[in-house]
Amino acid sequence: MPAPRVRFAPAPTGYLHVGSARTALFNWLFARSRGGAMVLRIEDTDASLKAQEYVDAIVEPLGWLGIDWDEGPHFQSERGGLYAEAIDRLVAAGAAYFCDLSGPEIEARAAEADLPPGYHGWSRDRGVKDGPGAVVRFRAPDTGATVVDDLIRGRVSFPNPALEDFVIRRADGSATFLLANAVDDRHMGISHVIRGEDLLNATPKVRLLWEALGYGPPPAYAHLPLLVNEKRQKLAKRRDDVSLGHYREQGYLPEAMANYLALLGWGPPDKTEIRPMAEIVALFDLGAVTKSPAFFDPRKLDHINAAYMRALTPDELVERAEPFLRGRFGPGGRAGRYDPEAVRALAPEIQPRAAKLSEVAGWVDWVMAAEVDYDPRAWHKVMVKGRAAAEVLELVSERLAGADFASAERLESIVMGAGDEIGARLGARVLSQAPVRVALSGSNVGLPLWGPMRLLGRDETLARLRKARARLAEQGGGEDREI
RNA sequence: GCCCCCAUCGUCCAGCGGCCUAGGACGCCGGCCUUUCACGCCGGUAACACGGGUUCGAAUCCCGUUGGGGGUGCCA
Repeated sequence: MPAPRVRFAPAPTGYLHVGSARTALFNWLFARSRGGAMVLRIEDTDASLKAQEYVDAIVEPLGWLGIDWDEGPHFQSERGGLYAEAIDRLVAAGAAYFCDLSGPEIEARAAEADLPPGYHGWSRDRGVKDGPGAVVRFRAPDTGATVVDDLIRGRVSFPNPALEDFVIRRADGSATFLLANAVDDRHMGISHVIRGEDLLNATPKVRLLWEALGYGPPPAYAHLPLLVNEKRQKLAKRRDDVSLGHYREQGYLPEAMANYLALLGWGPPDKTEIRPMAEIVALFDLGAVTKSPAFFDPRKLDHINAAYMRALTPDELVERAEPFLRGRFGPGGRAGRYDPEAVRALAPEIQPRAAKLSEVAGWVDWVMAAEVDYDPRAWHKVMVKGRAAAEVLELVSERLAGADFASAERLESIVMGAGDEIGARLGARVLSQAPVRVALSGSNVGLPLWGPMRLLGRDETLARLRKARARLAEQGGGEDREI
């Protein structure tokens, strides 16, 4: 079996659709797993698709995902000559003909003939000459069927009479997708066409063109199941979050996204879902791809992303999260200073808690902030309603004054010890960690305190403790505290 | 309307005639761990759409029904 040649052929739409990304990935997986080549082709036959400005919107996200290609991008907008030549041949052979009927005229004729809406071969024998406004239509067979042996779906048969005489050249002289597809796949030596199921119905038309052009054995086809939303409809720009770039902005890791995408419509035989792409390449099998549509489930994506987040080294976390952290401080942001060292030092504590890069800031920003931003609910729950908060803050402040801040263990034992001590005196359990946490971070949930305290240092820690104590005293807390 | 595709837990995958009292993962629920929140660990919940065949035997094969989806453009 010769090495396959596949192609990813998106239309430039200004962004990369997750469904397209999945298609690109499966093409890539197939090519890479079989030592084949992948070509990138931009399907911009429609003049309204301004390829040039939109190419980056496809190329860049593909690179982000880790998908590379061996050839291209080729642009259909630059291959008009090839298409024109093919169209001429078809017309000369009588396989295609000119038509000058407008949309309304076509519908009027359909209504008049009491036929379903659409074109019904009216210009076949009208002897229309080429000229301004004339399109070229392919003369579809009136009998028989076109059979496609799909690698995923098996044999699919399309009755030819159901096919209209579709347009292969527009009035402006440009070729349509169907024609360009056949010509390009042939000229680019494509062996396997792997694309979305929404194109399954287009396949017989391309195949008919292929035969009419005398192209010989056609490529193999594999139609991937569609990606759908929770309502089981094809993912669409209007109603769904379909831009790959948007997921990137939300802080998903490209390797997690690629891993998840690979799981939509396919699963590794050994059931290990989260794994390096190299292993997925080795295990990938086009014939094992599922037939039914797959729901793009953001929750599972989150799970996978979280797993990849946890697997990052501290340096990697710092590097990846940087774009999400820088700019959070200073002008327009919180008072404070972005400190990559703090992120690096706390990485092991941040990683199991941040499911996405965008969540990293929420766990560490207080360490870098100049001012504590108290969460009112946390303050009330811990400082006002909590047991012995004031006493804890006082004793902890006292003990910390002479403590060794280089040792996180020491800081922990001081805070915990203070709680135990007060608890013993009161004859009730005192959770000293909570008030200290609120005093330092403003929140009652967060990273283990000891590492951050070390980073804050004695002065800053004591200053925050002091501020919280003053605030507590100021509020005259006491009456509704449950001692 | 016509053409095409699909049909296993809520979701994603396993299953390709007997190993299935249907397996894994996400989610959800419960527990353990834990002086926060997570992570981790343990356990639980939950499905072969329906009806006919074929067969000693069907989630697996065939037919039909129903349901869902896609296409039906001078978009791709």
